[in-house]
This record gives sequence, C-alpha cells and structure tokens, in this order.
Amino acid sequence: MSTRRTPATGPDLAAVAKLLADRTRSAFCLALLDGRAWTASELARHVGVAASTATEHLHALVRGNLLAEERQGRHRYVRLADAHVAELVENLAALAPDHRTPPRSLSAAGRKAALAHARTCYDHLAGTLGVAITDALTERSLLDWDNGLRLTAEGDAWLGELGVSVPAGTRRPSVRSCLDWTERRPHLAGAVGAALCRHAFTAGWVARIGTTRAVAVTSEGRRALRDHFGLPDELFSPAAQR
Amino acid sequence: MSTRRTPATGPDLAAVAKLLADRTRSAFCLALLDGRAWTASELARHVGVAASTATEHLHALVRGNLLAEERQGRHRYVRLADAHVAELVENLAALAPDHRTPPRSLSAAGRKAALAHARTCYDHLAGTLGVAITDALTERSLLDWDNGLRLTAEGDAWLGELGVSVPAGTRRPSVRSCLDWTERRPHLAGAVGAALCRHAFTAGWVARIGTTRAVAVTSEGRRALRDHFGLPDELFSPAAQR
DNA sequence: CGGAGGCTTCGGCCCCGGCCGAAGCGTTAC
DNA sequence: GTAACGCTTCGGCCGGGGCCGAAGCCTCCG
Repeated sequence: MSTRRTPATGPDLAAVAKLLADRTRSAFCLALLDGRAWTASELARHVGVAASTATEHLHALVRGNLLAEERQGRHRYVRLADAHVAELVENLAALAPDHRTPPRSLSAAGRKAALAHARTCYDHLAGTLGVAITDALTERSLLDWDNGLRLTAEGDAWLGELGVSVPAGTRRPSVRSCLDWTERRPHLAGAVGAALCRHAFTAGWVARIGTTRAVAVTSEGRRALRDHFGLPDELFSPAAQR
Repeated sequence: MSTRRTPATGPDLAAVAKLLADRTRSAFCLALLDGRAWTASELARHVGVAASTATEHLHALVRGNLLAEERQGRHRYVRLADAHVAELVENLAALAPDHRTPPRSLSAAGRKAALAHARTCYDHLAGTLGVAITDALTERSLLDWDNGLRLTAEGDAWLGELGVSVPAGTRRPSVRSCLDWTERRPHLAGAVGAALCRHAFTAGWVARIGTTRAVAVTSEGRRALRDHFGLPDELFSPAAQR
C-alpha cells in the first residue's frame, strides 16, 4: 500500500517543511530568530507547552539540522543552526498570512511597542531602528538598491572609518535585505548587517531589554545615530518608545 | 482543551509550512519549479496519486497562495504563484537531506542525465549549463561575488550589447544566486537570470526536450555560447549529454 | 548529603489529514 | 447526440503525530 508511491526522486522537501509545519515548533523557531540561544524550558514556557512536549519537538528540530544544541550542566541551549535556517524562517513568515492579533493587555502592548521599536532579528537589527538605519544608509548612497542590493564603494569606505570590520571571504552575502513582519519594509541583513549590529552592541549604542530580543537605544546610541547616520534624536528618545 | 495554547502571536508560519510538509504536495511544487503551468492530471500522474487526491492538494496549495490557477475548458492549469514561492521551495530543497536515489533504469538514467545537463529552474537556467554560464560571467568580471553578488558595470553594458533587456524598477533583485540540488553549486537567478533564460529561448540557443523541464542546446546555441561566453563547443555537444 | 530544578522517557489519548473508489458534472471530440 | 475525458465531491478507512502527566535521571546548590 505504501509502496504505491513513486520512488521519491530529488530532495525530501517535505521532511524539512514538516518540521516547521507545527505551531509549537514554528513558534520555537520564531522565538529563536532573535539569534540567541534559549533553554528548553524557556521555550516551553514561552509558547505554553509541557516540558516533555518541548523536549520532543527540540529533538526533532535538532535531528533535522534546523537547530544546534549545546549542553551546559543541567541546561540545554538551542539556537538556529545557521543563517540559512534563519533566512528560511523569514521567507516562510513573509509568505504567511499575518494574523495581526491586537495585544490583549497594557503590558503586552508595551512589550509589543518595544519590539516594534528596536529588536534583533537573528543577528542584525530590525524594527523601526533597523529600517531607519537602512533608509539612512540608502539616502547617503552607501547602499544601492537599483541593481539588486549592494554596498557602494562609499559605503565600504564609510564602514572602515566607523571601525566596523566585516568578516570577508565567507560565502555569506555581505548585504541582504530582510523583510520583517512588524515594519513590512526591508532592512539590512547579511554579513554587513550582522557586523553593524555587533558594533552597535560593543560600542554601547544599544542594550538588550531584559532577556527579550527587544533592545533600547542608549544616550550614546542616540548621539551616534545622529552623528553617523543623521537620524534625529527624538526618533529614539525613551519617550518615543511608548 | 485547545484554548490552552498561547494566542499565537505573529505570522502563522506553520500554516504555510504545512502546505509543503506533505510528500505529494512538495512533489507538485518541485515539478512546478520548471516555471511552466501543469494540468492537474499531469501532476497526478507525475507523482502517482489518484486524480481526486491531486484535486484536493491543489485546492489547498491555491488557497494558501502558493499556486496560481487558470481554467481553460476542461483543463485546470496551475503554476507557482510567484518568484517568492519558487525561492522558498529552493530554500527548502537546499536544506533538505538529498536522497540521491540512483536511477532504476536506463531510460531513467538518460532522463536524469538530460536534467543534470541543462534545465529550467523556475524562470532561469540551471544544471551544467546554468553553472557554466554563471562561471563564465564571473570569470569575465561581469558578475562580482566579493561583496555579495552583483552585476558589474561591464556586465550591465555587456547585457545591453547582447540585446538582453532586463525589466527594471521591480522589487525583484536583479541578480540572485540559486543553489540547485544536482550541481550543488550556485547559478545565476533573479531578474537578469530570467531575462538571459528568455533570451536563450527566443534566440534559439536552447529548446525544450519534449514537455519536460530539460532543455537541449542547439547548434546556434553552441555557437553563441562560444562567441559570447567563451564556452568550448564540446561541453554542450549532443554526445556530451550522456 | 538531600532537595530542587531542568531535562527525558514512556504510555495512553485523541484528532487530523492523506488516501482511494464511486458517482456526478461539465467540456471536448467524433 | 454520444462517448470520452478531465475535474470534483463525498464517504470511509487508517495511520501518524501532538499532547499530557507520571516517573526517573542528572546536575547544581546549600
């Protein structure tokens, strides 16, 4: 009965898709899009399933090479296996019908606003902040979208002056556009996006809000955004976050 | 019981993934990656399921906006909805474990060889041919991979001389790299890849083999590949296909 | 050394969804 | 007009898989 099927030539698309075809597992991946490592129980609590259920799902995702795991003592940390997986998840999210569920409570609204304002998306910056930076770079001709996204020569030099070093020689595209679902507009990803994000953290421009993927722009950050990107202070003042 | 779950914030990734999480549906999409429109019964026969089964799957894929359909008399033609979907399917295939099932028969081996040799991949050229063209463009500095894939100024001019017009002003990236599963190497996709493929067909460089997505390089095609890309004749002589 | 907490395994429940064949409808071909 | 053909709907079968709680293991902490 089961042998009726044709011998299944080509890659087993369905096997990968099946891993993401479950609300719980996809919620895990969406959470992990922040690029950090989560423990199994954090994820379980986050999506509201029993620990045993989370364990099984995580095993499946790790076996399928979508997640990488790291054991530390009694904790099991998982993160997205690589940038390819992150890109796949983004792709799926972009094609998915967005529910746009309105927040149920005041605190949820606050959390949502903070997330929309500035957050990490895998390894780069997203939200209003990410889009604003991307727009600023475009306006100053450091990025060029006309013939497919690319970094201009000026952009390359500008990065150097800023002291941002982009790892070279990898297969990873240096600039890539990432469409996120809160802004519905593309922002800068790829190796340059990641380097810029790293720089923003090490230079103290931004800091994580608690353990979420939302980030806050510091006062140094506001100064840097004004000086280096020409972005007005008000845009990222604490008052603007609410 | 079902209301225990958290209210499902964000896009419904799983809904899209579920559409591709079935061997039959994913086989449909893989077949449709050739960029052409297939009838429902063609697809049913192709993957070996009953017509009624195919109907239901196709409805699901159309409702999920992964496929577009077109009715003509008693036929129902379906094709991938757009380039985004094609890209998603490719992404999934790239992450999937490839079975590399050896062909079961001589004719199957022949078909497989023809496919590996030259074929369409959604709307651009793939297989040995696609990779060879991409490599030739790279070698002549018409494509630049160093800072993310981009078309160089020379490449832009070269396309114009060749008489290939690339539709401008769309959101689609002009050049994009596509990793296909037979070559395991990237080849040229995006708007330029599509335009080049269109040109190859209209200029009579290549022709479809029957109704498959495999294509044959014509004698004019071999001449053009030599003159314009510096590719040796032998590479695409009919004898080389086996 | 004992308790707490994180993770895992197992058994059992239940529902979802993929499959087919039969029957029916509409279009095309003769 | 009649026959063939493509597609669709429906009912029924069956397996896979997602969920939980209980019990157990291992690590960390006091």
